[in-house]
Amino acid sequence: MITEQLTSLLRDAVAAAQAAGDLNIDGQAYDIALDPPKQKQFGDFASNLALILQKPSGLQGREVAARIVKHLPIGQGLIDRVEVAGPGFMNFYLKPAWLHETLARIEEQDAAYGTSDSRRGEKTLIEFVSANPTGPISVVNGRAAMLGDTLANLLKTNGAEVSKEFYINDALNSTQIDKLGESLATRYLEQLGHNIDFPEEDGESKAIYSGQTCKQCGRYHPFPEDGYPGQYLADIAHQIVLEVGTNYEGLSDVERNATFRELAPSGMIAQQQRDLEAFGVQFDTWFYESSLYEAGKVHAAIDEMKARGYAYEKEGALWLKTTALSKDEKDRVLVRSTDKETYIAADAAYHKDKFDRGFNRLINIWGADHHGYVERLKAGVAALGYDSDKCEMILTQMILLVRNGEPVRGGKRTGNIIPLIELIKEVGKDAARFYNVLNSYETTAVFDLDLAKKQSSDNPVWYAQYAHARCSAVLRKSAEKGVALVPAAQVKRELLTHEKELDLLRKLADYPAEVKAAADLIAPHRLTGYVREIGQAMHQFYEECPALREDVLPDVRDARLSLFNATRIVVRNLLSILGVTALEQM
RNA sequence: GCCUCCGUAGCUCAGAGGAUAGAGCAGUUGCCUUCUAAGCAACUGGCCACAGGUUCGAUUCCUGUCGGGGGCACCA
Repeated sequence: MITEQLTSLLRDAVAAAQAAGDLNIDGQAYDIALDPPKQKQFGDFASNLALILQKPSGLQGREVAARIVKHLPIGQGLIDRVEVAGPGFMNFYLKPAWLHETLARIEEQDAAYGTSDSRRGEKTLIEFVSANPTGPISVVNGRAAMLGDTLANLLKTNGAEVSKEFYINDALNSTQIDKLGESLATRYLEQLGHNIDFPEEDGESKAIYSGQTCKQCGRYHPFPEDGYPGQYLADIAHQIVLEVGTNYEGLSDVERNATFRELAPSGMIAQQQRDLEAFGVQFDTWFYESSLYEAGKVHAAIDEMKARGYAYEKEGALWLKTTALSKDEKDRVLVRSTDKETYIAADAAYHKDKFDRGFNRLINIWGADHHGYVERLKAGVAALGYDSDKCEMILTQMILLVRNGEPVRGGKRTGNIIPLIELIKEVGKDAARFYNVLNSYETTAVFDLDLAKKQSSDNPVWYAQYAHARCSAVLRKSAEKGVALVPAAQVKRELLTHEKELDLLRKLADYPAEVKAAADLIAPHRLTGYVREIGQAMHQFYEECPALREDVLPDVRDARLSLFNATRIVVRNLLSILGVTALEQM
């Protein structure tokens, strides 16, 4: 990459300056930063190296810069000129040839343009969403789903081996599953035409029943108090009716509830799976918590913690010394006085299992409400002898849902959640995905449902897709006119001298660095901003540099078409990381 | 009380310790007989919450204050 070449030239220049006695930095170690400056008047790349070396050299920044510049190979090869500016920035102006080379490289590498092997050897497991099997995937889960999926793509693009995993809490506290089963059983009866008595809330979270019996069978079917009243269970019940008809209608309430307690979680999981696929997210593994218990791994983990001296008995329970192993503020219960293990035991065993499967980097994406749990899990991992630094927790901040300017209150138990699938149906997969990665996960975002549903140009995903479609349109038009696309390697690239052409080329040249930065900083949202910048540069180029007009010389035309093609490739590659469709036409 | 994230334009948000703090939306105004106007151009809009500190340099890092979100279980 270009920055690597410049970095090495700079390093050589510093060494040469020292050897020549121009610069004495006293053996000080230094990093070389090279960035495209915000203002293009400051050149193609700028370095603050001289400012950093002020202190060790005892010289003013501008003086340091001048002495380094003296030893740079200016005029030969890459560098056209270097200007010392401000307090001592070195601004590099490169020969246009390097930009023109980029054009050929993009076309040659095609789908591989922007990939790197900087993360080769990493085996990463990203666990995300992991919603309890008691409700549908919600809009709030969507943010984690998008972050995890895009991050996986980014890491893969940089050469890592990545696996995506969904952890199913199917060994939940049994009353939750009981309620789920009862709720589903009642919905089943409702599907068969029975009258259900749904309680009303009186504002003090007290359920009030009307007591009406069923007109069909004369029995009384109350919807369970603290059940799951969401419409999604009715959908699953409908599905069950299609499969088994009235087979469960005649059972006693107790038998029926037991039957549906078995059916409910798998029905829920299947629905979650469908919704996530509609969102374009496919997991490599759906990992069942229960499988850990079945394989005896939870008990084995607890024994191991005991053997290592990190677990102790107190007040009839078994405690983990989380305070000794992490920054946790108090020790946590591992096994309750009732002999039932807590989730910490299961999760520690789960993460041991991840390591044992050969992964050397674990990333967990959780909602910010889990933040108090970070240190506990790290303690659990450490108590089993693993490096807890290899286990990273990413906490996505909440999304505040707003509808008609009013915050939408949610919660699985109320059934008032907004299912992700609803959003997908209304705005489409692409907009739903793009919206969810529009800003940093560290920010509590306001998600305006009305705006997201609006299919208009306010929607930023359209701008990105339009950029691709416009490039495609020009290329399509040229093909219709019988103009063949000349390979970029053969085109007269040096004819691309217009300011807008060079601006666009600079943007395209930044792409590999942007992809790497987005991966390194776990910041996929950078790509949504960056694709807008490419789009902007492309539209400006389009406005000012016609390719297919009669008065354009064939060589210029071919070079411009080549630039459209390169832009198309970069935008397509970027959208593919985001999992957003690159449209041929709007 | 403790932990954590946030506070940047009217609104939603970017800003990897650098030079004159940026986008989109909203508002005002131009540009389609011309490769897609889902576009482009111009204008308007800021004590980067506040106070200290570190630094050649702080919107960015540290401390504190104020304001907002989210957590602080033998629930997950």
